[in-house]
Amino acid sequence: MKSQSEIKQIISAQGLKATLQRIAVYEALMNVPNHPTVEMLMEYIGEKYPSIATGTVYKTLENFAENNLVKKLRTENEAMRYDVFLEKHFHLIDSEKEKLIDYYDSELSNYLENYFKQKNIPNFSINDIKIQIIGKYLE
Amino acid sequence: MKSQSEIKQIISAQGLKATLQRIAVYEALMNVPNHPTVEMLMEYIGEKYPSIATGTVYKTLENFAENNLVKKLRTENEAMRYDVFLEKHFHLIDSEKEKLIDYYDSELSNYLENYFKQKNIPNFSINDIKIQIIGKYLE
DNA sequence: CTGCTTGCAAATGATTTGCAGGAAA
DNA sequence: TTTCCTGCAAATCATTTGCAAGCAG
Repeated sequence: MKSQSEIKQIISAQGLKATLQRIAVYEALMNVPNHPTVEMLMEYIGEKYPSIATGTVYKTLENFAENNLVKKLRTENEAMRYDVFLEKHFHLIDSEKEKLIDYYDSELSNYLENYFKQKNIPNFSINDIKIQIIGKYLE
Repeated sequence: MKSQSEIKQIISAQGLKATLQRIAVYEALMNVPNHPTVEMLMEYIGEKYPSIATGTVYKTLENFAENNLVKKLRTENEAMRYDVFLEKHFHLIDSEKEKLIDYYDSELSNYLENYFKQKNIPNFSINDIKIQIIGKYLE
């Protein structure tokens, strides 16, 4: 994980003020597993910093997303989730069990990268490819 | 497109009662372009059937989704969207311009199908693969 | 200092729910 | 007839907003 001062740097590097609240949100993002929702983050943050407001956490996360510190992701039925681990990966989703699991597959990542390097989609320039593999998580 | 009686059959085939409301929703799904939201569907439906309630449309769409008559999809910032065209395809998304464009690519579909036929993901059985290609729509 | 941030509480907007009455099969 | 479906209106829940006060740079 990252130290407090590393987090400060990460935030400052984006031209954002490294406030207590932002550091707390970043910490929570790293420590709450499984692509937390705002609710999950608030639970974690509330233990250490009970005075940080929910609205602030929403604003902070929007802010982080705009500055590429987190990725937002959402499934069909749930609230928005946030992912602070930016290494390329995909997601396995079981809606029934409400599971959302990271799926790292560099072979597939590389294939797709090459595929779209060659195959040009008219009138569209690609920033990112999100893959959600929908199915059943077997106990 | 499909006739009224074809729609009736499609709905009945899932064991659902072919009510006026459901037919109207299915019609709207076929005729409102670009993966409509409930709001867009209501606009279309309201012209012909002003008495159909919004709640009914929500329930109908949930119902259709459970019975594989539509797919639900949602992007980061928007309301739920519904897709009644079930042929395999992916989506190009430009969040800034709020564009969501169908992307048909059978080469990619086939590759992925074979890829996951061989590559077994432990503890997970795949039903569907959703790909969202995020980027900028030019022009 | 000064402008970016925060806390708070109210507002919004999409979606869900409960229930009494209605209509397909 | 009987079960499934609908309309309505209220409720819920995630998220956004406005604004006065606070704090990082």
